[in-house]
Amino acid sequence: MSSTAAARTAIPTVDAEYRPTSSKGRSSATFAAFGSSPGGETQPAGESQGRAAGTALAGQVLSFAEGREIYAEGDTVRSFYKVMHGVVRTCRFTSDGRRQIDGFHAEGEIFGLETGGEHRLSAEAVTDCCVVAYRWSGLDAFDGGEGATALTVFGFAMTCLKRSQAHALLLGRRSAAQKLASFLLDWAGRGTGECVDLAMTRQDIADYLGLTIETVSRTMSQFERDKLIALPSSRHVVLRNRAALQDLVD
Amino acid sequence: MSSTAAARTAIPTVDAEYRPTSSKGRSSATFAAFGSSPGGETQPAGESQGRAAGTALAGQVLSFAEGREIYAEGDTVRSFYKVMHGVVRTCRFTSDGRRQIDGFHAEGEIFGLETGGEHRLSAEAVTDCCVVAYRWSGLDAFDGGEGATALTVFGFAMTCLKRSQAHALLLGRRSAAQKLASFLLDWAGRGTGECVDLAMTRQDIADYLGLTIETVSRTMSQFERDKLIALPSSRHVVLRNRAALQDLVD
DNA sequence: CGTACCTTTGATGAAGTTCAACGATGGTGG
DNA sequence: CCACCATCGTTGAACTTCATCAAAGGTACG
Repeated sequence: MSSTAAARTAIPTVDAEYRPTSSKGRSSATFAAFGSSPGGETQPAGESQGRAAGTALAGQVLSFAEGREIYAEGDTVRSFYKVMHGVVRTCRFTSDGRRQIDGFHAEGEIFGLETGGEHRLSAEAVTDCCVVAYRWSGLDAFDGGEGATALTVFGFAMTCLKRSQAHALLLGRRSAAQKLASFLLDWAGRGTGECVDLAMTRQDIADYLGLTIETVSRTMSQFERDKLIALPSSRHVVLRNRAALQDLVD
Repeated sequence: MSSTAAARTAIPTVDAEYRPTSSKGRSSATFAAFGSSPGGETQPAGESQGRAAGTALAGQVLSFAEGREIYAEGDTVRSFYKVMHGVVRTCRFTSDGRRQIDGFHAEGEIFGLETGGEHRLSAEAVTDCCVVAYRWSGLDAFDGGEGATALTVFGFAMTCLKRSQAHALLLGRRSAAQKLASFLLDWAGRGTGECVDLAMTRQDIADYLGLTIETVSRTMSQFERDKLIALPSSRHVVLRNRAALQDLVD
């Protein structure tokens, strides 16, 4: 982004192989505390994540200059990352050129934790920074019989995370029409065909999308006038022009 | 919420002990697919989560009538849940009485997956519904030596999820001043003392908070006029009245 | 048939965006 | 060293969108 930064470091630099204390003893202790009482983890995020250093996780240290891309939207997910120092942002770009930042990540924080093949966000260095990349392929974390349940629960967490991130991106600087279109398409996706049965009230929808009940109602009526949807009853929506709704969202 | 619903079922009903096929064979297969390529999970969320039924997870089936509370904000986290049928919402209430809905959860979806002792959200039945509660205390998922790394990575995911949910709640229907106050307090928390060194540009902040660069700048100036902060330089913020900023947020 | 809640619609106002211009800062090159 | 340039940040004025206030249909249920 800045020519200054480019002059300092052109390409991510591999600084070192990062393999901290791989003592099983400490790992077990960590495990026990976490596993027996998942509710017991009350320390701040930074410290919690800092515990990674106490496990068998090994990673590669990389440096990035300010403004450099760490990975791009659409890249294959090979690693997740921890910030050693500096600040990283994860973001997405909308078709109208706007940028939505999912989060800033400071020292000790994890980012890029995604499943599903491709990164749905890109990551960039806000300042010159140093990160550790932990490769998924090197992880034998979920091997062994007992790992199956852990894996399942981990999958749940990742799905919840994906949904939450999508929701946050939806709420940031999008019009009422975009929010509602996105909401309808989402629920159309859960059901079958073009009919959407809304289980919730307008108030629920409003509170979910960060709008008022009046705006939801007005926007819904506008969609109907524009022949994007039909409204046989207030809770029953028929998508008449899914493509147009999709265009609103992208 | 509706007296109708209350008449049908007053109190969550324990329907059954839910223990599906606990065949290790199928569990292992699930594990292998997931563990060897975390990026390989491309099926829709519903199906992915549906696989829970193939693991050793056991849970208790509960029924709730429309409008009933499944758990409240502040309750001790003892379980996480899967929707069998119906729709559930997870939400928070702000001090001014507004409600922010974190998400709707339909059949097959997981909710209430939290760590940290207390639920930060409450969960309510949008429709009459049926959920399975999986108790953390019964989980031996993270036992065994190999589980330590899994546990660590799981902890990362939960921390990311917590942050993402907080971000989504911040973006829904809050004023520019509230968003910015929350942002500054967050960064003040990461550093020490009352001085916040912002690593990012106004544009970055705007894209994170769902505002424009002009609004961020104007709000920052207003804070300075109101003696909430001092601005020795544009990237250097000194919190002069942390309590007042905190009041804005709550 | 009446009550309560949900939904829709209209009128008005405030908050934030957009467009535009100007000031500050830092790095570059003469 | 200073002038120049690019980027970042601030401020002002007009405009848009959405929230707020108010009131009137609809629907379900007792």
